[in-house]
Amino acid sequence: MRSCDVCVVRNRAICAGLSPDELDSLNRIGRHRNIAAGQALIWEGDDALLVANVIEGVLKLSTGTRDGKEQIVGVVYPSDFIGRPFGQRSQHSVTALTDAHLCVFSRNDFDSFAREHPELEHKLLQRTLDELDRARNWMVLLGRLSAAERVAAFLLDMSERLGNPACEGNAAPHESIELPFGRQQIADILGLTIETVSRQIARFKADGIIDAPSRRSIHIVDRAALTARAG
Amino acid sequence: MRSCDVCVVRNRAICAGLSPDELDSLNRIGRHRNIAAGQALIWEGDDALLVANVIEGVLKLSTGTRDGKEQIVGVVYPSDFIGRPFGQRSQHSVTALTDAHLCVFSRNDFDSFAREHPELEHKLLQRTLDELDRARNWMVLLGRLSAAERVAAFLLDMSERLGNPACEGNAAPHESIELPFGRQQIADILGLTIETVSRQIARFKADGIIDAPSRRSIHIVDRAALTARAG
DNA sequence: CGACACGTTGATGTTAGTCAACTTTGGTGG
DNA sequence: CCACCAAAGTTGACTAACATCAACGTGTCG
Repeated sequence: MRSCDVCVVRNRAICAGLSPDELDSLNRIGRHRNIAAGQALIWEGDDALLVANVIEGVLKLSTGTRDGKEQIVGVVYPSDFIGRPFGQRSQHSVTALTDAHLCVFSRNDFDSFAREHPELEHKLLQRTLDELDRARNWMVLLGRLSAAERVAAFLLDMSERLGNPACEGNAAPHESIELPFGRQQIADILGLTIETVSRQIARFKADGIIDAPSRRSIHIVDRAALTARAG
Repeated sequence: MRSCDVCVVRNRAICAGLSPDELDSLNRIGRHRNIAAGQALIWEGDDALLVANVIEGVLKLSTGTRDGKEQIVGVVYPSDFIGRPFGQRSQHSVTALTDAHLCVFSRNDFDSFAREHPELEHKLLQRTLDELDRARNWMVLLGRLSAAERVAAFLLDMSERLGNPACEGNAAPHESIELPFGRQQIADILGLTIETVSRQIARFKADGIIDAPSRRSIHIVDRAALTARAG
């Protein structure tokens, strides 16, 4: 088992700022786990038995409707936190979109540890507040934007998020993005159908705003125009 | 100025569980403030200068789109917390829907106080996690449900929330609800237009599922049927 | 090389939005 | 107390946007 000492995301994850002693105790209650693309870690409605830190890979948080549609309510990247501490039920499924490597804790163990380490709870609070802001901004997109606006906003959001990769302090948005999503998943994030997403991307491409050299790669040619179309 | 000692929401707000001494220090940095229905407390994009506890009244959190539409991203009731601690910007406006009474803190003062009182940060974390779950569930509604499903889900949600009034331990949902919203605000919560909301309510009424004796009151006649239509 | 999943494109249908007229409600002042 | 008015809500006719259904590429992996 790898220890926190060598953890690649340790400086950005909630464990940042813990003392060597504390890191050691945390290390004792956590275990590493690999999870293959497409595999679920937590199912909607499950008892919330575990929480985790993402070390590598991308995962989605999603909920299904009674009639079989799906909505992705969150996407999780390396150093992000997964799960519902201090709660009984998980409200959504967690599924790996790529092969992923996690640092997993039993929720009970983690809860106790967190309660004894205010610094960690503080980090978790900041993260949760950020996620809440993000979720609320996404509610505006889902409630009020047109299909074209949603796709444009999505591409811009991705260029920011994927442009901040792992350990680098690189905060600049990237013009070239390699999406960890297929079309169906983009549709599930944006509350659209796969066909509508496809058509909007085709349109932006035809208008010379973006280029889409392969299924999952996007190049932003005219960021200003894309921003203008993002509502 | 009223002190925390007599605060009606003190047992349910984040201040619950603080020692008399702590409550006293908190009281010293907070001040009470009344705010009239329709008045804004915080504007979208503002520097996050203050946070508050709701003592009485209902407020909305909302964001506008470039083209003038509005999406309500949260509704806040007595004992709920308002504002963005540990952050520079407020991502959405806060506006009173009814006359409201708040306990307001400067964000800086509150941040410092919170960092020194892990118990309070823990309460805030739990609340924020709950709000995040709620926001994510709402994303499913906005992304995937039909107009009829949204209105039905909204009415059920309201019957639960308003059925848990102030100090009473009353957890049962109420069949009679007095909405703190007009039709436009319901539309802004559900990502619909006022006409669509009106038509759906008329339909439920015609189908004998609900009764709407006055503009802002709803009586749920057939909860099972309403649930069935909520997706 | 072929099969299958993934993606694109086109034709058509449905839902909710838009525009406009009309009705109800609740508050105000005569 | 009632009449009137503005604001809020309702209803109908029409339209636009997106979903649905269906056929047709394309790239990836055995």
